[in-house]
Amino acid sequence: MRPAALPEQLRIACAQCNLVELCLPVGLPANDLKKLDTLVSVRKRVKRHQALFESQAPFEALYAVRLGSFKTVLTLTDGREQVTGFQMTGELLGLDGIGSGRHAVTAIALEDSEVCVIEYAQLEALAQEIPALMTQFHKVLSREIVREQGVMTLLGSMRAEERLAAFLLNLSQRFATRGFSPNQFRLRMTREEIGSYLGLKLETVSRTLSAFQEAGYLRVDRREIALLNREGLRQLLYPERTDPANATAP
Amino acid sequence: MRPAALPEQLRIACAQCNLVELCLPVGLPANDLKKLDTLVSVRKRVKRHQALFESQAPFEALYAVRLGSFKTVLTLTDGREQVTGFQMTGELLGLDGIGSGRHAVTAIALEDSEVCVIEYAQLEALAQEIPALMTQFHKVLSREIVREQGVMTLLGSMRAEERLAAFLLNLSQRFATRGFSPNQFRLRMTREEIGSYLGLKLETVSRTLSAFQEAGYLRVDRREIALLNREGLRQLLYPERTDPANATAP
DNA sequence: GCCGCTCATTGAGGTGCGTCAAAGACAGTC
DNA sequence: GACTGTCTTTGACGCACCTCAATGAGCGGC
Repeated sequence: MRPAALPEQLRIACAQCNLVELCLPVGLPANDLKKLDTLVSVRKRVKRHQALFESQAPFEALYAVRLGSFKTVLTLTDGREQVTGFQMTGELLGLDGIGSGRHAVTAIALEDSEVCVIEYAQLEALAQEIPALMTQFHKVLSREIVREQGVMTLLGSMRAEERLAAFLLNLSQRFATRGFSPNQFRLRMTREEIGSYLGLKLETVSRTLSAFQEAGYLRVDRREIALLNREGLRQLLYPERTDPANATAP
Repeated sequence: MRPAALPEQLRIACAQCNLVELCLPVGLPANDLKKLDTLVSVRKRVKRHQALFESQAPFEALYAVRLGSFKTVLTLTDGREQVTGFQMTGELLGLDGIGSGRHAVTAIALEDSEVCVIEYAQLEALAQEIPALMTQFHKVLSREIVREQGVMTLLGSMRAEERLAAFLLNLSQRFATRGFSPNQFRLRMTREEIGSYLGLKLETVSRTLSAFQEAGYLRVDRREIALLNREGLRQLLYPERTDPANATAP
């Protein structure tokens, strides 16, 4: 992803990092904000395909994506992999390690990336000191829980078409939040990674994208996506319901 | 579930509730423990099939299951439902509401149940006061994230047999933790609810259970389950791997 | 006691997606 | 510029699970 095309408002709030989730809504006084800036002052670069942290490794820090993007992967004993999420600018990585002191997933950079290192011990200490930060952190954790519930629903009760439509609309919205066009963007991940995330095989992802293009919902050229009919995609997810009052008329 | 057959240790730590997750590992001094007891002093009864809270309702409190069990359900606009979890004694409900101030899921009692009401504002205040409580709460939230990642893996890359085996072994372990037999227990939920949780249809759940019985892994009589060969079930999940060193020999 | 309801089991047949296979397109490397 | 490896597309076929359907078992109500 190109360097911060963030709205002015966000850039001020997150001068040092792109830690949108933690900084933005807190509205801290200058003094506390300075402490927060210190908290996220350490940077780390991660090259494409390199691991930021590995599953089972001791948990010591959270990471805020400053530049670039990541995937988190859970690997089964027999080698099968499940992508549990994609993280882009301003999103947090490492929340899975808090509970057990070890990371549950492996985080891998999808492109050359840069993160802010947030020492967890420091975050805990600061959260103790700044109530608003603690509250905000709880919200971040809870939202991750809700996001995953959404994915569970996707995996458990949606068809391939619906899964992919939901995925594309979600990506679109996240790009928009970051000041990019919601209708034209470049996928950072392969078909296989998308498939793993959505519980599909790469061939099915490819075929479904082709079908969407066929239907005029979008244009797809390798990783480049242009959404032509977002409403159409939304209707796949939230189908027109015939009014039950009419349907049940005698 | 019958009243607390919890180990002595737990019963002391959680005299007022069965709030294992929050109380147990904290090891609080008597003074703080008293405050915690106050926090969870309000009870609420919920009858079978009744909702403890509904999706979209304002979020005000967490709930610790004191007696009985619940399911959490996410409903799509077209009526399809996804069960996102089952909660038994000592587990927390309502974490999904923190992020947005509204509940994301509906919680429904699987049997006549009783919960401790934990006013969230009070919890936040107390967490600010007692660092160990805050730390522990973060762990609880993180573990829920990791649990859901496990379910995502289940839904995304496992076959029906594996999903059900994982589910049964997980239940078994949770019963064991609570002082019940890990090999003999009664399901609190219907085949349909299990299926919804595992992304399967009720017929598939029923058939797979029958197949497990046929294979000698367990006996099943309505809701009653007797595990006869847990190792066998585990092998379904973690298959014997031929040593790659041997397999790749020239 | 009988009745009505919910829940579970089992079978037969259909299908959405996985599997296997082949070929093409691009990016990086020397 | 040719080469090599990674990624993508597309087709043909098969299977795991879904769908539809019928039967039966338990359980509360009157």
